[in-house]
Amino acid sequence: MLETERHRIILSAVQERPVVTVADLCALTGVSEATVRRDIAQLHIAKKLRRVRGGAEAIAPPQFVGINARPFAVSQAINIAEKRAIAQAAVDLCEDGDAIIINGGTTTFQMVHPLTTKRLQVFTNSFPIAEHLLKQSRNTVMLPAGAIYREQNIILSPFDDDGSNHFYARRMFMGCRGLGPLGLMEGDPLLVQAEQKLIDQADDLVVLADSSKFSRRSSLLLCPLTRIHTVITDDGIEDRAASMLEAAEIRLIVAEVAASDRQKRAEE
Amino acid sequence: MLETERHRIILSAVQERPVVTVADLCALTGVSEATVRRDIAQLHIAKKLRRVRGGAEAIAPPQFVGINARPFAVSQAINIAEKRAIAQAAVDLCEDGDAIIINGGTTTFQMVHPLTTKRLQVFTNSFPIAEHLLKQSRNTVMLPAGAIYREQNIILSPFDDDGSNHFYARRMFMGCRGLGPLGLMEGDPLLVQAEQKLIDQADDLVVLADSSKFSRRSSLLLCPLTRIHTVITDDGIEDRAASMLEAAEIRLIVAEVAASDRQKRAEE
DNA sequence: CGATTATGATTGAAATTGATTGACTTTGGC
DNA sequence: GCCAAAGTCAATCAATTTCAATCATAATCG
Repeated sequence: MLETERHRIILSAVQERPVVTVADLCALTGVSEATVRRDIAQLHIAKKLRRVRGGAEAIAPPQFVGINARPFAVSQAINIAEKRAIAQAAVDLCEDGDAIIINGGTTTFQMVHPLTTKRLQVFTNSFPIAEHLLKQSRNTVMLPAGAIYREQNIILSPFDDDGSNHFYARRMFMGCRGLGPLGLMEGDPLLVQAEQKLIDQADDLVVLADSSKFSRRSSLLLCPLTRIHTVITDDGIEDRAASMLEAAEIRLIVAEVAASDRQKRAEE
Repeated sequence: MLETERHRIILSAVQERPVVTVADLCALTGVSEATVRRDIAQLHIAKKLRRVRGGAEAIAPPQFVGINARPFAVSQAINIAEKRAIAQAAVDLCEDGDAIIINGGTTTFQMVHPLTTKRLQVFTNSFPIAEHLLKQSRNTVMLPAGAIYREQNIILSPFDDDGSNHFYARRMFMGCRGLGPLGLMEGDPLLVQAEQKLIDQADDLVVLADSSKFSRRSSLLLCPLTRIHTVITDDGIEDRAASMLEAAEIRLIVAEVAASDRQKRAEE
């Protein structure tokens, strides 16, 4: 990992939320605390961020859309370490030049940090993801037409023909509300609409689902398991859930949660 | 392998991704590290890329969007008082509930401030306008499909059928590069494309043009004067320009520049 | 053919990184 | 308010990586 890459990731993380801890940045960059501290000190001198005890904060208050919005913020906080590890594993699947689709959601949003060091074509219906990638990375960003829904933070057109169907990608990344034998469940009808629009624009459907998602159910079935190509989850997944995916011939990727974060989680 | 050949490969690699390591470039070019380093040093001096420890990166770091972006920022500063007054007059034409289209540009961007207190349906191809309205107002925000162009800060689809044609509005607001007898002139081909897409989606075309625009010309003609319904300008407009608009039966609104700002302008 | 230039290898210098240590700060309980 | 515990930080050092300088060889040019 080059120094400039780390700096990009750190700045990206600092923009996302009011403060980031040194441990957060270690997990995000994969380097030691000492290096993160040195980087923060450098960026502080360069006035790219403000150094505070325990971590760093953005130099300017202007925040991204939705991160401060209530519904986004609360689910943002839970299982953050797992989501980060899963998102990292998702980005690891991509190579520079790839065209991908990222569906809106708090898990998929975590992909923006590792994405800052990539150069992809990203099609997303998530306004915060688009905004972040636009400001913090050199990726090409493409959007569907539609109205921006504030609560869900997604762009959704009321029309079937909204131009998004011109964009095809190798992979589509999406989160979900729950993942069971019936298939992929979603909680919000609006999200179902948005996801169904995109789901046929990609060859492989990659689902990002932390291990808690396997025990959650919902009333809205988005698609059957057979449509899913890959599931990325954390190492808290139970054997039963793994067997279910295996039976459906779904590729399973288990992301390792960073040790520092794991400890933190165990203590809580 | 010729030197110029290597340089081409190196530059291309740097453009493709945010950073490349020396090892990457060795593999790509098949030459030794020493040569790659020498090449990077050369290109660094020639300002074709930036040399960083471990490799090289593109010379222009991720361009930031919005009012801080360079190309945006410079034109943002000039005639700011006039632009504000014009934008205010433009927003005064709107009533809560109206559906309007706002084309991207620095003059039209000034509309976001008076718009914060309104409740309109705003369709815009400008990412900064959408972002601002989303964060600072309760207006409904709608976007066309397409890629986000960083320099122009607009969203533009490469396809004719991009879903934006589902949105119709009473008025479309746009800026311009120049306004002459031939019609409305624009400076950037990309802007022409974006504007031509929208121009037929509204009944009335309202052009925001500060008085300096009447003496500017450009090579790209966007539409004839007859298509324009209203022009909003500042009180620096000359009689000759006003007569031209009158002859074309265009409604002319002259926005009063606030006294305090006028003074500021005089001082400069 | 000689001279100039480009290339690759070698080597020592310099910078970066991660771990360790001890000092300092904050937090929570009493 | 005081103390202990945990957390945070700066300084240091060793290991690694990266860089620059040098030199020998190969290629190019006049």
